[in-house]
Amino acid sequence: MAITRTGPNMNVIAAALGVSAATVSNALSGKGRVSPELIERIRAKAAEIGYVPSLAARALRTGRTGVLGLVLPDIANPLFPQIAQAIENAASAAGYGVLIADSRGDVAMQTEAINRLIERGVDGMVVVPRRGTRIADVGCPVAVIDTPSTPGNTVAADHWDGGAQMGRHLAALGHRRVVLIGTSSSSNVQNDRIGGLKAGLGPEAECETLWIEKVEAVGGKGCSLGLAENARAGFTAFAAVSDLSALRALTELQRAGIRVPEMVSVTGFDDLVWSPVVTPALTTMRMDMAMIADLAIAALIRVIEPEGEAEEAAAGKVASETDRVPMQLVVRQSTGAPHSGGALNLHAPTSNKPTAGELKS
Amino acid sequence: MAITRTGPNMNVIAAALGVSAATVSNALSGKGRVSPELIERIRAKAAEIGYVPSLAARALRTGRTGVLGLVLPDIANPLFPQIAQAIENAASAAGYGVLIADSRGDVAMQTEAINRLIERGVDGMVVVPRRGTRIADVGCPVAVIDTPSTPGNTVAADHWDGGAQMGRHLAALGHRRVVLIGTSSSSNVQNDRIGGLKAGLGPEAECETLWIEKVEAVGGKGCSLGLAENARAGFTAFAAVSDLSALRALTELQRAGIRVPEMVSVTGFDDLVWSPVVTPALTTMRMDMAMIADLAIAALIRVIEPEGEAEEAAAGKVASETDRVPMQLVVRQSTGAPHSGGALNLHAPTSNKPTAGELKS
DNA sequence: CTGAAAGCGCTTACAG
DNA sequence: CTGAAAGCGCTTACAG
Repeated sequence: MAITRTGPNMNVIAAALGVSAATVSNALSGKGRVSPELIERIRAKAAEIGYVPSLAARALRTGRTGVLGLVLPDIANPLFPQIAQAIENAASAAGYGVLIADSRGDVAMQTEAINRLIERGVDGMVVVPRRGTRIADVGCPVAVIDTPSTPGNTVAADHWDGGAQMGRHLAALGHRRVVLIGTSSSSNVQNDRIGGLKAGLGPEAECETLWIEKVEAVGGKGCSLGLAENARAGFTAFAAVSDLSALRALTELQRAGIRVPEMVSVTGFDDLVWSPVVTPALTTMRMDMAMIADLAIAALIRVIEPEGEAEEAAAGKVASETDRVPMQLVVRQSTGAPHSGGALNLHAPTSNKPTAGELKS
Repeated sequence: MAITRTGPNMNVIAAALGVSAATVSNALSGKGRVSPELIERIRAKAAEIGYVPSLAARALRTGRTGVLGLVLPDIANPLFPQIAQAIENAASAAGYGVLIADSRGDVAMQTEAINRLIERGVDGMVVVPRRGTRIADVGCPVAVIDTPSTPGNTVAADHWDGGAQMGRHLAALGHRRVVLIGTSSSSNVQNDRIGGLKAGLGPEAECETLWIEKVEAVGGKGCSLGLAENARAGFTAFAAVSDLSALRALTELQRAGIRVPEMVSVTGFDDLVWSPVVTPALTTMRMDMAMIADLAIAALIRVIEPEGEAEEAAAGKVASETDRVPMQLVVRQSTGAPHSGGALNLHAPTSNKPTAGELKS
């Protein structure tokens, strides 16, 4: 039985022009030594008949599929869109497709997902590992995006420095007593951000770290974080280590009648889609996902595509040292000087507009 | 030059056992007529040497890649994680991989993305079309997820009915004057939701529809929506057609000192991750993404995998009639009876806890 | 500059 | 129940 292909193959071009398939291949790939006029004629014919190369055949022949895998700890993570978009972009710019795999937050499924990708013959993969996971040797190039403090990492935002920038921003506004809010104390990323925050706030600042998972272990999921009490006790800023937590803090405070930023400041991390949309808009730290993705893909390609050097040596290892991509402070309305506007000043948050100079780094 | 494969191929199994490659293939695929004992020995040997079939070779031979494409209007869309996760799940349960493609909100890029997927030889694709786009015949099976009122749609949540459910919920609480909030008046999905909302609220309700894009065209991006004025004018509920808009409404109202739900109610759509996390938690409508994904994938597979019937007739068309998947009302703290708690009742929102009976379908 | 030939790893009629 | 053979569409040394 003849397998029906959707389009014509190389042979019809070759036949139509009275040349060999090898020449067509060489002409189309550009690397062959074919006369310019012939290349032109072949190109034209290919375009004319709507030739589309068979990636499957090429893959079988070359051993490379032109597909990269993206494995994520949990697709439901709100940060996922940014990552996926950046990776998809960088990959397709480099001529690669992206196959997604979801770990659903489970370590066993992460391994399974990685295996599925390997069976599908990906040329390499970028993995955002689940907390605490070490990616074993999988026999194909892997780029890990986590945090520079994770061993085996390839590229990541400099979370610690991001925390430090935010800490300095708050310190400069005059905040000395701040509540640091994270969700999980076992997260490297979150710990790095909190470490940076403390450093940026300086030794004279009084910091209290609140892990939501611990509060909820006692109070139940979705319970009050007791932030209003903190505010009344004199804390003037709430620095969350993710926008999600910042949003929770912001709405909890607002609901308790505490005005942001007039009475207390709130900051987040990651600049999720809705961060500029809430009132007051959230001051946050943004990762340069495009750059992170570019570096990850570049690292992968460096080992996938042989350049004449000894690429075998690096197989499975994609970079020896982690690239740290700086984060960018985005100052919006949710931060101001402590008690700047007063509790009753309802309609004049004008003093908190970000100035051009504040949007730095 | 010999192409180095990572693992052993069929021939090494065949050689080790003194049988032919054809028999190995038949044994492993299960469809062949091979003796049970031989099948067992072949299976065992395959496992022993860690045989992994070459999908590229299989694809070349059968003309099917076992990969589906997922094309989205914009990966940055906050709903994307839900969709991607559901599709990835349904697809991998059916033995398919998922290749992602991002349109970045652009019609031209949507076409380009679709073409890239076709070049990669996907067996079919599910597309969430950009507003107003009709997916042309692409020569491969396509399942469209949009809204039942979109021509050519395959499967979708019943957005209109979702709106109606929400409208009835608000009407039952006693709301008669409600502001309907959407972002874009050219969105089929949003218009369906708004239509349902109006129907559910009933003819005696006074509705005012506010399109954010129009307000921003005048006031600038991120400007005030003037919701506090609406509240003071006597509107008691704000029904947004997405959680993102609901969040904007909620925080704008809170910031203006208007208490939710004591003074006004706010509702959203889609049940995004942060919806249960804000204070007060958002009442919203949830789509059954798992079911939508299952139906989309099933429709695709029905035409991809021939079952002996005339499948040619359906090529390119995946379903004749749209499957409507019901939405589910999720009642949380952001809705209550109009002015139930009074403006000054700060710490007793207990009357607004959802009861079991309210969480209906 | 161009072509003939081999082969990537699989599956599928077909013959035995 | 099992095997020999052909072929999916491409690329790559190699020879001319």
